[in-house]
Amino acid sequence: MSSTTRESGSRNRTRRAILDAAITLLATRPQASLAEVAEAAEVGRSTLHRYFPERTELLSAVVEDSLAQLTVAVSTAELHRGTPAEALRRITHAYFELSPVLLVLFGEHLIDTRKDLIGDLDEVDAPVFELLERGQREGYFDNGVSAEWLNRVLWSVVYTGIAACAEGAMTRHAALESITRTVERGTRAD
Amino acid sequence: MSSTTRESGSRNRTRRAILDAAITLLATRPQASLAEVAEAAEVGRSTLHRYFPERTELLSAVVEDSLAQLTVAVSTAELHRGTPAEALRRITHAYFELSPVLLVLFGEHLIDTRKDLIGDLDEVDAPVFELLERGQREGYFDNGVSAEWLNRVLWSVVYTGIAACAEGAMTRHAALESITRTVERGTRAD
DNA sequence: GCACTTTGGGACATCGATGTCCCACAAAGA
DNA sequence: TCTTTGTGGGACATCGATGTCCCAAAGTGC
Repeated sequence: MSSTTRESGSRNRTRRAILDAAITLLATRPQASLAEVAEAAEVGRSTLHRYFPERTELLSAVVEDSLAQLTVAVSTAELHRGTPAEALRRITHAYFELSPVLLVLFGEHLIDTRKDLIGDLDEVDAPVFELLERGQREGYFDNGVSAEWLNRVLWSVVYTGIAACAEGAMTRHAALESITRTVERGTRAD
Repeated sequence: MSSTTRESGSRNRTRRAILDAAITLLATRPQASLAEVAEAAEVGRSTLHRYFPERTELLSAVVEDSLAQLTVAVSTAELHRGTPAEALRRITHAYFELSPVLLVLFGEHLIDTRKDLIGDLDEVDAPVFELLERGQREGYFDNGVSAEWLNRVLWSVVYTGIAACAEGAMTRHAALESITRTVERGTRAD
């Protein structure tokens, strides 16, 4: 956040290129070597090491960047606006649009590589959690399960659709349709 | 299957011990070294190599064993009996009881290590697929999405509950309750 | 007790990934 | 143009995991 403008444009671009390549590549091949990441980012292996001296640092940066993207998505969805059902639809869509991020974070439990950041994930989706609780109070969402469970199911169903797309089993359009429908039906009150 | 009785009792026991330890250990630490697996199985590393000369062979055996356990569970659930809703509840429960197997198969995409066995997974849950289709035809399950999608959602929700237990966020009892309720509501027709 | 099987552990070679260092070259800015 | 900054690639050391081999010891069945 703070250092976004402290480095030269060149360094920022290279760093972003590495991060983007890492997210995309690790989403499908989590055990990819640093050499592969460098190649995907069209950067020398030396350069990669220059930006991220150790593998763990790259992984951490990927996680932090992913969480940042999620934070933006959640805040952009303005979950306080409209009915809970509408807001839920918005955040579902927003999550879906972040496919690579979800794949890299949960597909291979990359988040687990930085135990200290798991708490941050809770912060990231805190507004979603509040939305779910609000919806339960107002009678929109199922009160027979906890809001935390609804939140888990949301992540889970969105991820399932994204994964189905990734393996070519569904079109993105069909996936989004199914996700939306299932989330809606699975979470709503009677 | 065929060789179950072809080896000495001792060899069978050792093999099972290794397989069980591998499933349990890999469920939580998929990148565990063979030395760790051997230790968990209370077996020398040499012995491990004697049964599974290469890591890939151990992984394959784990996948095959997991699929076999799933096959038994599916057939035991007798999905043709009773209403689709009842049958769905039975298989949901059966999947849940196979927590370690689900964790090792899907938690770390171990199934992906043997592309040729992904097809086998389809065979394993073919009866479940048929159940979902039957339920759709008979008006029990949502017709607005494909049976394949319902199947994916089933796996996904069950896995979510299992994972929540594994990280200590829920008791097994609470997880099963939530899973059952969410699967029921997410898949049923209006 | 004896022969056969199974096991544990050490020694060793190998391999791929990682991380460090260095130097020449290209790009960008003053 | 000259200087600073950023880059690419090679050479190298290291490390952990893997896989092989061997032998002594423990276990098992007769």
